Amino acid sequence: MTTHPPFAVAVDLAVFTIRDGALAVLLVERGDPPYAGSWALPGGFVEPDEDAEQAAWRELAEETGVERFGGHLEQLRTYSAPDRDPRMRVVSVAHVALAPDLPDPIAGTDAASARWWAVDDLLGDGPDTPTLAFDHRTILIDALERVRAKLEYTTLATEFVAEPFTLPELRRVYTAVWGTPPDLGNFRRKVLGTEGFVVPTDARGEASGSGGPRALLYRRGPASLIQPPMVRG
Amino acid sequence: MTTHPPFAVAVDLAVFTIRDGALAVLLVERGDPPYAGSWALPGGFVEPDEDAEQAAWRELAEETGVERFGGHLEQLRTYSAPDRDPRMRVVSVAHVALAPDLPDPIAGTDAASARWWAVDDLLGDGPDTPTLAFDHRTILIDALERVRAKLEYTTLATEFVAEPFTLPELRRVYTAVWGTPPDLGNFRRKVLGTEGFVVPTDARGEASGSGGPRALLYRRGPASLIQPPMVRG
DNA sequence: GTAATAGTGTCTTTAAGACATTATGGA
DNA sequence: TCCATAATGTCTTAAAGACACTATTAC
Repeated sequence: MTTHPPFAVAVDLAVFTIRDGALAVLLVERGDPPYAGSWALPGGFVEPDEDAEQAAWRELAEETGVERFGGHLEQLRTYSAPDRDPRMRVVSVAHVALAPDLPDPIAGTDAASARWWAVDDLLGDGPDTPTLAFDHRTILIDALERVRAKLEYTTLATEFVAEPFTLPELRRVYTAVWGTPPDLGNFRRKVLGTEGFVVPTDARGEASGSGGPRALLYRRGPASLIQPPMVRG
Repeated sequence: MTTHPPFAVAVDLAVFTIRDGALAVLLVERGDPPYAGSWALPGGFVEPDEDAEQAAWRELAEETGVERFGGHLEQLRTYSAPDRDPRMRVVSVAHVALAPDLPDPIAGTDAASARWWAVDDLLGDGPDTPTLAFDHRTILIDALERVRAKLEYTTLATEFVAEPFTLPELRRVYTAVWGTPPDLGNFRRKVLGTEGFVVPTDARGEASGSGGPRALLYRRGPASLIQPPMVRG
């Protein structure tokens, strides 16, 4: 006879943005055991009347304090090691979200505090590198690889910038996520040559701090795939 | 206060193989309600001491009757709509498996019977098209798209053939999965030009039924990615 | 002016598309 | 010998890589 032992089902979120030219992820500091004082990905339990994606959207609004979150959210994968939570059997459906630079987050009810962390400061192995709670380091690594891969063959990079945006801004997204700047001319050729990636406006942005021409402003186009893909340097 | 209502956690499997030159998937006929008499993806509940992947491997062995399953298995995504199972709240972590042509399956304990179905016979909309149980049609469509996409940028096609294999056999895998044959010469150039995709042996296979030269035999190489990808016709 | 950044142009190289051609073996 | 199929070769086209160059604005 088949058994179906009870599990708790949670969602965890890797919310990425670009801060100061670097890829950053939202973490919350845990107030209660286990891992009290450690940093963790925001998340929470799935309620009886919602699916995992709805739970992820709800947690995203709660943790970031943003009512109408404009960005992108997708399921990453499910983490189900029997001992991943020492309290009980918890299966977590992890999600990835992308957002343009958001205001500093308001701590949610569960979290002692919440802040953006530069991804590079989390994945090093120095003494200052914080240890993430549960299996969240693994989730973060998987989420990062998902975002890096998706910038190659989708137009998701535009979810990291607020409209309207300039091509240099968009290029800085790729630079931050991939760790190396795509060639300027080839990047422009690819973005402008991919129909529906961006649509031009006739306005120009502010000149950057140290002078130079004012870049043309664009909005997101209807295309979601880049074909053939943009390749990582 | 946070609640964590109990869920059942299951795995479902989309097991693909190539039968008679067509992509086929393993289905089981349900013996008990709900959906008694309908066809469903094989699957079962995750046990307290295993993670979802282990549960998937276990179910795969049980349902196919194959002890040492040689193929590939990976997580697809998690399906969690509150009403996806009318009996209770079940969250399913779906997996995709690829196998070389297997013997006809032995029915597992839960299934009245099990057989391979040509995918084309399941996804049409004719009167003979069976209705799949639960949300398994959605899972199957997602799984199929995963397999189609992965043949582009990974060497997974070799998981559909038994070693040693010929390049025409491998090409028939692409033909079956993509629905259209890749150009013969270009396909050979790509496979042989991708280091580590296949490694040659000095043996040749049987001549095909209607005569012709005997094709060289190959084994799987160490490479797992094809870069740049092979593109779908 | 100079420095910094936005934007354009071009030559080279890589790899795919679209074939034609040759080779092998059974009926 | 004829047919089917394995294998190779080649010309064309698409797109990326690697630059050099021009244009605009703050200081």
